[in-house]
Amino acid sequence: MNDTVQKSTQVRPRSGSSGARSHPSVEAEPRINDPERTRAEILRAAIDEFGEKGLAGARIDQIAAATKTSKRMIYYYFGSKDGLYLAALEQSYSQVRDRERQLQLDDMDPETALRCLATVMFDHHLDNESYIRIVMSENINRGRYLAQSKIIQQLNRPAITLMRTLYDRGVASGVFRPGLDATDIHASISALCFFNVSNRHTFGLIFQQDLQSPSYIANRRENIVQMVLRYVRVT
Amino acid sequence: MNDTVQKSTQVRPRSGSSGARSHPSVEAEPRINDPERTRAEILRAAIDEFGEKGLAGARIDQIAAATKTSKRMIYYYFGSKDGLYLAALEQSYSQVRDRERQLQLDDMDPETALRCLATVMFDHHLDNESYIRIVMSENINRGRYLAQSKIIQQLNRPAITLMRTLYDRGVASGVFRPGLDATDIHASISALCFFNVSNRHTFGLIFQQDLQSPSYIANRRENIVQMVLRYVRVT
DNA sequence: TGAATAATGTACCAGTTGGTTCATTATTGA
DNA sequence: TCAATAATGAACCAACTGGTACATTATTCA
Repeated sequence: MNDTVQKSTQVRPRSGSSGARSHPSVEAEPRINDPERTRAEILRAAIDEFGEKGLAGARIDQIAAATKTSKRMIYYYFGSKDGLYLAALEQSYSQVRDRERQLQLDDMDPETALRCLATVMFDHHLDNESYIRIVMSENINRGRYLAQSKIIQQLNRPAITLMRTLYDRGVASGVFRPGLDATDIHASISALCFFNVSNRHTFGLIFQQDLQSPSYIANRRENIVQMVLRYVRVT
Repeated sequence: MNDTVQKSTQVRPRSGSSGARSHPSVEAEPRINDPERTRAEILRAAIDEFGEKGLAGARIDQIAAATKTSKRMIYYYFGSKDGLYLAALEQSYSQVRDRERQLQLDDMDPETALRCLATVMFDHHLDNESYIRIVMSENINRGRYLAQSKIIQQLNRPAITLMRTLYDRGVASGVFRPGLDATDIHASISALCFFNVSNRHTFGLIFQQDLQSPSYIANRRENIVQMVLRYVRVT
């Protein structure tokens, strides 16, 4: 039936270095099944595309084109555009929280620790624009998809625990004023750091500043740290 | 009630080529041209739809359906989906700044004025979700459309002027510490107020709070005010 | 080894949607 | 008054896009 069949490839390419699969232009190498890698690659491309365009603007064909596999595989592994979007969303949160968990604040005195935490969160947001963008996009969706996630609360609880421990230590040692709420402090830091990236385009345009210049960033970071410290300090 | 009958519609020979569509000769009420109203109505519907779904997710047909006119009119007045989007964007900013300009802060002492300003901005953001959403959407677009606006800087300059005047007064009277930047203070207030609405869905979901409950709102508002005041105050 | 199953590629389709074409009616100004 | 122009409506279309049918190859395991 099909005489354009391409077989008899006895050329056995090693699967040694980084196995970059080339497209079967003339003579096809034997296919190597690697479901883990395929899945991961799709997810990575999806985070980029959804972050770039949002759920509605993202194109499945585009995501497929950014991988070495095909659109077919996206539906094979994730079922639908929505399914892929939710997976990308969870993966985004997961990555960010992973890095956050590596902080070791318990050795520092509370004020230093808080300064450190705020600084890290600031830089963290700067370095994870695609996370920021996909979260924005999910808020455009009114959290419809995140609400379907079973793991999202688990994923984020440590962030609050961290803050509460730190804050309590500060209160105990008399440098932080009592009566504040850890989640609230976390919200404030998040807001300041998130906005700095999420709204950089409109804000920069309106007030004619380059929010990406090193000097602006350094300034803004220190101002945010000050704002947080002054908020919790006694006096 | 309808005596302005349509005059006898005689058969019109389709001029020239084929495929001429003719109107049914049923009697209709005479059309009333009202370009201003049509334009305004389209714009209002567009802000809703773009705010709800973002640029990519919004549907021209949907916008048309939400008006008394037709899709044809959208293209007649705004040329394209993009054109309509930009118009909606400008209109959104315009409405918000209009309301902001009505503040009279010069009569208050600086600290009271700043407290008042932050409070108003907080409530303001709460009350203008569709503005928030369309700004979010525009940041997803990386400010591509806002950059085409000629009027947007003019529109927003007063916000900074207001802040600078207020801050300078505070410094002069010794209650605010010197060396701060008015735009930066404005950025912080914006960030805190914006995030509170823009990210309410994801944040609420993750930390299992209802960011829309009156008690949360009252608390959050006061915390933000405190944060701002403590940031600028001397000591 | 050799079915059974998992993984993958190709071509295609049907519904949606931004945008247009053709035609008509209201309004205006000289 | 009456042509010129502005405003409007309805049907239509071509391209795009999420999703599939069908076919094929790799992998696993009894």
